Amino acid sequence: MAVNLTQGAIEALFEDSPVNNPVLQLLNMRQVSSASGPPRFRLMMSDGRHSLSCFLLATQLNHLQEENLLEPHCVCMVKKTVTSKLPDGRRVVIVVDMDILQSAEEAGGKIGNPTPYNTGRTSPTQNLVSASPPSAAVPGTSYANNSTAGSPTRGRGRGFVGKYPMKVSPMKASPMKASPMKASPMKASPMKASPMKASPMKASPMKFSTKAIPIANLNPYQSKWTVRARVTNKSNIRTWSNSKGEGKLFSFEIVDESGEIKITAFNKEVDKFFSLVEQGKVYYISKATLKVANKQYTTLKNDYEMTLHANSSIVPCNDSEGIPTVHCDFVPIAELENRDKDAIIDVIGVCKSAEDVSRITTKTSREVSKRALNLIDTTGKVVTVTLWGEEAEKFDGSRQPVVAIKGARLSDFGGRSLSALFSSTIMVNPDIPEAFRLRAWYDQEGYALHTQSLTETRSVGAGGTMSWKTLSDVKSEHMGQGEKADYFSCVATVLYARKENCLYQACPSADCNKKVIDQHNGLYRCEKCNREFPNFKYRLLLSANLADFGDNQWVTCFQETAEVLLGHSAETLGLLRDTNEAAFDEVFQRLNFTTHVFKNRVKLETYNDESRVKVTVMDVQPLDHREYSRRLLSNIHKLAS
DNA sequence: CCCCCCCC
Repeated sequence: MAVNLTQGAIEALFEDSPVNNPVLQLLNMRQVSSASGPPRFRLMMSDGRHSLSCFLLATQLNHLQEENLLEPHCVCMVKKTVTSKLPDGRRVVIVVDMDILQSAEEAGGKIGNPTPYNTGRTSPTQNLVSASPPSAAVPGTSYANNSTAGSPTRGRGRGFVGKYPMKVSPMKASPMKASPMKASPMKASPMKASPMKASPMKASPMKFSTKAIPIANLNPYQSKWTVRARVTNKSNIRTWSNSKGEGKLFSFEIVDESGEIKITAFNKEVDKFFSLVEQGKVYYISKATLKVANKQYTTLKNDYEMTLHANSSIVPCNDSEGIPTVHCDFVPIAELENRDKDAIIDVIGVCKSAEDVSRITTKTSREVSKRALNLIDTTGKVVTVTLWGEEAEKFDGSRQPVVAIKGARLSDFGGRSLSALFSSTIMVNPDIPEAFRLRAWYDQEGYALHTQSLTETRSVGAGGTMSWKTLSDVKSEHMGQGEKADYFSCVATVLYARKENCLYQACPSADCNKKVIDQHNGLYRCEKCNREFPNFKYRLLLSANLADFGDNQWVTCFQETAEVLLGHSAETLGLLRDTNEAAFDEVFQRLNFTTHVFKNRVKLETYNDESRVKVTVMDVQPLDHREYSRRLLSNIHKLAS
């Protein structure tokens, strides 16, 4: 059978111009290195006039490769693509839905005489193929979720597919449609991979010519209705056992243009509908019980929720026209500082590091797995996000994947941190432009950044919140006068730092910083180690006077923070003081009138019946003026409201 | 009819 390639489609796809189901010929395919997960394939496609190699096969189409359908010269209808532009200008066209119209054998060789499409860059064939670093362009892949054929009981269906169904759903290649497949009865159909196969195909959408009503119009007093909606969040199957009985259930959420609602299936309905209902897909749903939603357990904007019963009907719908996809409103990590505690937010970042999974016991004596990830984004800020249960167990952070989380809860632990909820969707290396951008940014520059975490879990702010204070707040709020120390952050200017006695001779043992006694015989004695040494190390103990617009405060900086402020190591400073006093003085002069962000510990200390509040600097960071402005603005807004 | 969102 002769096919015509869609001439001009290469240009259209590359330029992201509209083109309807173009027919292209595959010229070449190669596997590209991917950070983790399943392999990724790059395709060189031709429209007969031009060829271009910056096509990337979405992982849900990897089955085409596995079934050996992607032989060079096969002819494909490209039904859905997502174009992503990288910061350096390179483009990737991700093929998310595609049918094979002719096998390589049927096509019988290269069609036309295509020339490499000039992408306006030096070497089109180099686009993405060999550009260094190749990994920058490929965020790796989403890992399997229970929407895919994999293992329906693992995970909670939190895969990317469900959340960006319009962009990636292979379901658009619905077997219900008059498929080009029919023209060419290929033996190994890509449809094989489609879970639709098992669904009630006979239930034609025509049957539902009665119009679907908006979700927002649903109420318990009306029983004849059908909604047409997209599944956005499907849970695992869960069992329960309590005084009222036991059973199993799963739940999911659906969305249409008018709103959203939660649907729960119990027992028999679990068996009936669990595998049919897939995240991201659109269904006709009718005959379910509506009841008033318990707002305590849901953040969905609907007063009602649904329970499926024996007569409930769920039928796949291959027309998703007008049904919104769920989108993420990613909040830049630096911006989390200005968001309220308990806010539900979407976040995306590179998983710079991750804890090992661990088991903890909750207050109610339940055991649960947890794993904390540190995510960084282009704001250069890091935030810790905790995953729970199975999400924690299966997470693999070893290749620093891009992680996107929809619906995480902001907590004020350690300053600011995030926690995944049961309703959160965790996406690893999703095929979305944000992820590609982040991957490229991180691999090129982000990895080397001196970062600052919004979540301080170490000495600073441990157990408490790190709130912003002015120096006069510290006094007026009697901070540090309770049982435990208080912690605060402030922006302040160094008015003066005492150079006298800022250095002391300390025990040279690695873990001992005790001041040594000069024996004046070339030996230095450490009382703590009960040893004499021929040497010592210099340590810093710096007193500084900090000021802001309203007050000033003497503070103490130990080694690390003093080194940051003075810009030299204790060792260098010791050497300088002993050899070049003018240079030593200048270090202190330079420090004066510099402004920083300080994190401090404040505690009432008593010596000889005399009590005074002692402020110790735990951390010094450069002042980020933009961030400072944001914070000031946010405070002004708070005062104004 | 579930309803767990936890720990430092």
